[in-house]
Formats: sequence, structure tokens, C-alpha cells
Amino acid sequence: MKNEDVPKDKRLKPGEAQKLTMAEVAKYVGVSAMTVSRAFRQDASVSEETRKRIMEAVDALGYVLDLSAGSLSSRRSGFIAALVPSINNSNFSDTARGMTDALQNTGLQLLLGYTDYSAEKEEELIEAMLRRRPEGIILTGGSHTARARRMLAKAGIPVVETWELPEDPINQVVGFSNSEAMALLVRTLAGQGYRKFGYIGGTTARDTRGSQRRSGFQKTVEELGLGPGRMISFGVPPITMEQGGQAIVSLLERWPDTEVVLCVSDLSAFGAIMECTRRGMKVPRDIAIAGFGDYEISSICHPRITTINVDCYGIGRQAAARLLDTLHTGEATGDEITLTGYKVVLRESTDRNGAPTD
Amino acid sequence: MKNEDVPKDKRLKPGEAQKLTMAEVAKYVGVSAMTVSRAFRQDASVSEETRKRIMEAVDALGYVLDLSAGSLSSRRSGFIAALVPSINNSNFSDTARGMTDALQNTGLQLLLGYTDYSAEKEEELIEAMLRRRPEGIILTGGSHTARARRMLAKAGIPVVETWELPEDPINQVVGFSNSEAMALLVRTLAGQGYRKFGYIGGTTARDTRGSQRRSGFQKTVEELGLGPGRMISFGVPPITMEQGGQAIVSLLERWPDTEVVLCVSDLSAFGAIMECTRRGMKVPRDIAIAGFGDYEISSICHPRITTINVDCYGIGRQAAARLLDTLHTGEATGDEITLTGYKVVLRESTDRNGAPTD
DNA sequence: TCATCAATTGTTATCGATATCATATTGTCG
DNA sequence: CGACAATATGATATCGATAACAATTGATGA
Repeated sequence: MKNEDVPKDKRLKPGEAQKLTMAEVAKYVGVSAMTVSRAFRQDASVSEETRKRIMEAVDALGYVLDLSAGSLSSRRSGFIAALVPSINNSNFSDTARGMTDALQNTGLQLLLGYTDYSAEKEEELIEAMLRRRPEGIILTGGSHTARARRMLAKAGIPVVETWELPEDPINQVVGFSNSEAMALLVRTLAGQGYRKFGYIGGTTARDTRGSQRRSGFQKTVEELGLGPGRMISFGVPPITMEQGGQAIVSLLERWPDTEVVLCVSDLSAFGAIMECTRRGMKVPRDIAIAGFGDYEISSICHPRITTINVDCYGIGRQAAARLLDTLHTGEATGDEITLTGYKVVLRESTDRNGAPTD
Repeated sequence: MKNEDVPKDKRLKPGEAQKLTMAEVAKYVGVSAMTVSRAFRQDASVSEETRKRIMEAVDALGYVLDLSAGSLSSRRSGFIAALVPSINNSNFSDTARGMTDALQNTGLQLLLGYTDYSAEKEEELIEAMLRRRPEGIILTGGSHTARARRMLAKAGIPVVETWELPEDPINQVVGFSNSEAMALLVRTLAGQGYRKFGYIGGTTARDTRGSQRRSGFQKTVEELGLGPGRMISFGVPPITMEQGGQAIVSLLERWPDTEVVLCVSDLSAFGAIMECTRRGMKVPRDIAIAGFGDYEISSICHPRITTINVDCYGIGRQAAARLLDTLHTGEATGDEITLTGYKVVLRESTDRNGAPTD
């Protein structure tokens, strides 16, 4: 499709926008503005014939509804705000997609923000979002500043916290226990005979899900009488593939006899595996490595990576669905927790029978 | 920070929102609403003392500015709309991040949408976005429906097309020639002695950047007298890592003597390499493989992948910057093209001296 | 035939902020 | 000391749609 569809001299330069209002469409058709407004929604009572004439006029004039005006009088902004730690992380972008999909055809639009794993940034973003008067808000995790909590309470809109099970939920929760998921992975691998466990994660508590995974690891290793686990902290979360590679090097320098290393995410696990391979170690023959999150890469790379599969997309989808429920049921829904599934996915990188790596 | 900061009985249930307006803040302080409005911006003339009192009241009352009301009267929505094909693709999420960063502290907020590589979806999204009256809009690519073009022209807001060099730009462009970038890669590899070129890409033209890369490949192979290239089309764009693996299998079945395979993106290249490794072939000893996009994975995996590095983040950042310029200079800026850089990154996966893969 | 009701359309006030213009206050300088 | 500028603040109209209620029309039924 070329620009020629709009003749050069007819193209408006920026700034020349001709602002067309509903009233003008109404005059053109010969009805009142209110009738035009009604024609734009399905529930309203407008005769089919009138609606048809109006829509033709809308088409002919090129009118585009102005929602900012509408939301002021209807007191419904049509926005749902969502804050995720990072959009460059495919786990969270899957969640964002789940939310977008769930909001499809609801007339609600997602306002997305990135907190960079920072509670302060989250606070700023919450304020910025609330200025748009969203009808609901979806947060990642349960760690918020006091002011953020106050603003949310005052806003009086439903809040859904995701990806974790906060100790003290604000409202609704859609997520799972990161520490239990990691514990399950430890127990599963211990059941396969592994005894000397290492762990790779970030250095700070900014990434609360990371901290929970770490403590799930630590606790379980102790419980099984295999502790203490060999922990390497490397880099500010979210730790990258490259940092995973650097971390495994220090871990093996310090504890060369480690049998299996669990990583805070598949990305660091991948980096660790590649670094080992590069140094001539075979995974899992010489060292077993597992990740968390079941990123696409883990089922493709060689060796394939053992991990915890998390329903990222489902978290987003359900969070949005819970919000929609709350909005529809007159906002009376009680606070509730929706648990999302996770499962251990055993693959080559922790296979006790050694690697298929030639 | 726990919820206890907000006593249980003081917490508002959804729906109980107490709507606080500027007028009430004004009354509380003993000034007019207009003065409160002024206190919220930096340029306005309000005495420091008054502003301080107002901000204290805002804090005490927990007032949050309502931008939807403001944008109606000021006729500035504070939104910039951006449409990307997919947010799950790290190239585009980097671009989105670049835009977000560039809009930091400008008072403008990004409204993000995903087109799923579909011009029809893009058209729908453009309409949805325009209903929010964005002050500018950033698109990916130069392929739009006629109606989309008409709506954009009528909207009278600056438009920036990114990631490509459209034949017939709407307004401003920030991008590079995908076909020339791919051509450069072909020439570089031909310069290293490769003669039998293969190509892996998707089946349709939905992904216009993919098509451009393909035609750049084809054209250059012909020009060098090495044609025709061996092309495998597999899957609906964007093709996945897994499809890359499947594609390389069919390519090698059909043309077993292929020396080097270029892929539409690093993701498919990675899938192809892993599949080869799994089948006992060494990359690059038995076959060389290159990608496009320089994703994080390509510098980490083993062997590291030769690719074209694209300034994804910079595309987003500059696109937003161009838009800001246009908005500030009274929208008088002429249509212009901002070229963003790309470069060949030679790595192990096409190393003529054979693999370091043991 | 007239009351009643449903369907359709119109009228008016309003959402909550800001643009614009008016006014009050203070300060400056010849 | 008077005039004028600069600064600070207020009053009012308005942005463009929608809520709420009113009015009109035609149909139905006792």
C-alpha cells in the first residue's frame, strides 16, 4: 500500500490536524451528538438504520472517537495498568502478552510500565499510572513501598499481584511460590542421586523472586542434610547469560567437586553451560546444570536444559481475567489467591546417564 | 514494606474510591484551583511558599493529578503511541526500551501495541491508539493498509517509521536497509571464500524486514555469480528457534554440499546450529551458519554466532527523539530519514579455520 | 378509543482540569 | 512620588464526550 492513496496536496502536515467532533458528525447526519455517541457502542438503543447512516458518515468524514473526552464524563478510563520488572525478559513479555490477549475485545487497553526491578521506580510508575485513572492495576511481586501501598489503597481500584505469593497481599494474587518451586527442583534432583548442590543467583534482594528461589534452594538443601549449599552471587539482578558463565567459573574454582548447579533463571544456566562447554567440560557428565523459567532456549540448546516450567502467559492472562471479573461483578469480589502451575522439566543437562554430547 | 502501613479498616475496598479533585485541594489550602494546577508544573508562576503549602496538602490528602481531565482542556494527551510486531522478540523489546528511556522526564508516556506482524492488526491498533489522541506515533516498517495511512494523515500528528527504509515514507524514518545489511553479510562471507550459500527464512511476506533480508541475500548471491541461492522457507514469520532447526535439516537434505547458511534472524540460526550439533555435525567445520540481529544469545552460545549487529535500542531511542524534536520545534521539521548503524560481527560459527568445537 | 409501554431520539448538565484574560500586589526607577 | 513592569493569583469559559432524564413516536391491548 503506497502513500499515493493519499494525494500529496491532501496530506496534512503535522499540526494541521482538523479536529472533528462528534457534534459535526451529528450535524452531517442530521441527528444529535448523543445519538452518534450511542451508535459507537453495541448496547445502546439506536435503530439499525440510523447507526448505519452514522457509521457511513464517520467513514466518509474520517472521524475518530475521542476516548479522553468520553472517559472524563463516563468516569471510566478504559485503561488497565500493568507493571513488570523488565520487558526484555521473555518470561515477563509472555506475561504481558497474556494480559493483552485477555483484554482483547473488552474495550480495555493495557498501559505497560517497566520497574527495572526497583521498588522506587515502581512507586513512581504507580503514581504516573494512577494519574491516568486506570480501572485496575497489575503488579509483579508483593514488595512495594509504603507510599505505593497508600496510593493504591486510596485509588480504590482492584489490584492484582503476580508471579509470587506475597505474605501480605493487597487484594488479589495470581502466582506461585518461587521458593517451593525451587525446592521441588532440588528434591527432584536429589532424588536422582545428586548430593553436592551449587546455586547461582544475583547479589541483591531487588529481584524478590530471585531471593525466594535462593531461599527455597538453601532451605531444601539443609532439610535434605546436604547443606550448606554452595552459593555464588554474581551481578545485579537480573543476571545475564554472560554473568551465568562467569559465575560458574568462580563456583567451580571454589568448590570443584560440585555435582549439580541450580541457577536463578535459564538465562544464567545457559551462560553457565556454554562456558563449561567452551572450557572442555561436558554437561552433564562433568557437571549438571539446571535453570528456572523454561525459556524457549532451554528446549532447543544442546544439551537441553532441565528447568522449572512456569505458566508465564497464564499468569498474565489470569491476572487480567481476575481483574475483569472484579470489574464486572461490581467490584465485590473478595481478595483471593489464584495459584498458577509449575513443573519440573527434566532434560539432558541433568541426565545422570551422562551426556549425549558426543 | 507491609500492608500494615494502611490499617485494615482504613483500606478502601474497590469501588469506595474517594474522588478527590483539584478544587478540594484548593479549598483545603485556601487558594483557587487554578493555583493548584499551576503548582503541578515547573514553568508556571507560583510563589515558592504557595507551592510548598499546596504540595503538603496534596501529600496530606493523597491527591493524585487527573491527567485525563487535563488533557481534554489542554488538548495534549501526553501519549506517544508505538506499535511493534512483537514484544517477545528481544530486538523489538530493546527498541521499546529505547523509546521509553527517551521519553523519560518528558511527561510523555508510551502507549505500546503489538501487531503480530499483521498489517490488519496494525490498522486496528492505529485506530485504537488514535482514539487516545497521541501526540505522535512510532510504527515498525513501512507497510501499512490504505485506511491506516488515511487515518494517520488525518490525525495530523508526526509519524516515525522504524526498522526499515520505506519506499514511500509517511513522515520521518529511523532505520536501515535490511537488504543492504544482508548483502553486506553475504559479501563479507564470500570474501572469506564461501561459495555455496543457503538461506533460511519464513514463508510469507508478513515480516517485511524478513523479505527484505531475503531479497538482499538473493540479489547479492546473484551479483557475485554464486546464484541462485538455496532458499528454504519454513514457518510463518517470525520463525522460531525450533523452526530454524527443522529448516536446516531440509536445506541440507536438498543441498548437502551447502557451505554456509544465512538465517533471517539469530533465533533461527541458533536453532539450526543446535540441531546440527545434535546430529553430530560441527559448526563451522561441516557447515557455517550466520544469523541476523545480534541477540544476546549469539555472543554467548557455542559456537558463537556470526551475525549483523543492529542498533535496536538506538532505533527506539532516536525514533522517540525525532518525535520530541518535531513536537518542540512547533512540528515544522521536514520529513527526514535517520540512518541507524549496523555491522557484521564475525564469530566462530563462520570461522574458516574450523571450529574450536573440540 | 385511550392508556400504556417500548423503542428511539433529543436536551441539558457535567466530568476535572487548563487556557485565557483580569486583577491584585509588590517592586523599581527616574 | 507616581507610573509602569513584573509577579502572583483568581474568575470564567471551555475541551468533547456521556449520564440522566425528557420527549416523541408507534404499537398494543383492554
